[in-house]
Amino acid sequence: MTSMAPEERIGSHVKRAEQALLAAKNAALKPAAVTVPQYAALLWLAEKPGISAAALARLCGVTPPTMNTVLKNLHERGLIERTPHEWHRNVLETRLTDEGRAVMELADAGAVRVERALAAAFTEEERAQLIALLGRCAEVLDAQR
Amino acid sequence: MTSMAPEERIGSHVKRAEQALLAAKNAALKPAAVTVPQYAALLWLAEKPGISAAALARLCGVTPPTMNTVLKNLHERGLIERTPHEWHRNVLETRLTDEGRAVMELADAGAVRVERALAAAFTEEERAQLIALLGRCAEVLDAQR
DNA sequence: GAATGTATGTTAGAGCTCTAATGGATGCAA
DNA sequence: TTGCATCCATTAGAGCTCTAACATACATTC
Repeated sequence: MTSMAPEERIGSHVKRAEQALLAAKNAALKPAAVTVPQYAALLWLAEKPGISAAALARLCGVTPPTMNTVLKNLHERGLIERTPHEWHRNVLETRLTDEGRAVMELADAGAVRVERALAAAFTEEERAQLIALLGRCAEVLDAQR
Repeated sequence: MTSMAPEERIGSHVKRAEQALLAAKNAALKPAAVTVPQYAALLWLAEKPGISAAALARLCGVTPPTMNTVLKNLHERGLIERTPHEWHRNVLETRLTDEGRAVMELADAGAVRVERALAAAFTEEERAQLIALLGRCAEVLDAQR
């Protein structure tokens, strides 16, 4: 006896969309040679220079150790710099380097292209509906936990 | 100049819903001590005993090396067994063990509970709408690539 | 001043994920 | 029979992700 068919599970469809999104963004980010999480971090760093890694992790929706991994790779590539905070000695301020900004802008062009193509597939009403329904998903699922 | 606000990006909302889904399922799967990908593999294995790893990978929407990793962990826990195919000597037939079936059923109970709670947050019409909109997302994004 | 609380950063370990490359086996066609 | 195409399996390497644990620094409170 099958408990619940995959096509009936809303989660299956969410996962599929997310997978397609990740694949499309990854392809679009290829010219900039960054991953999706790296791009997300670079984008927030451009908007909030000097932010702490923990705060950046919250913005990106990942845990601090995860962000640590991402930042480590960005640092090794010279796209960011990390300097100790003036009086909060335990805090590292993270900033884009010039090259980091350039890479971010290249990556952003690709990412926005994907988002625009995605948005173009919906009417304004449908887009609002989709966002509202997805929001309710997240809300219900977070409450479940 | 900001290229596109995060809240305007449909992708942001898809990602958020997927993250919440993953977290909720992970919590629901804790009693069975399996991960979401492991559960997905077990569920398909129950329905298609003796399936090859590559075919299972396709069903689960991952690559063969990824499925290899998942199966390796399941095998080490004794939840599956892999035997050479009768004449296709290069093919390994994968099946649930008795313990694997028991774990799958325990995991399934948790997963279905999450799916039911999720479905309960929507009317039948909304559910159909959400699935249709997500389907269009996947379609457009796959075409992008 | 000392204890508590909160926030940050980091390491360790397990697991998933991909691309790329390699090796083996089968089946079909020239 | 030989060669080609196809499928399966696996390894290597890079990267993301989480939980758990620990260390540090600052702030508040007693």
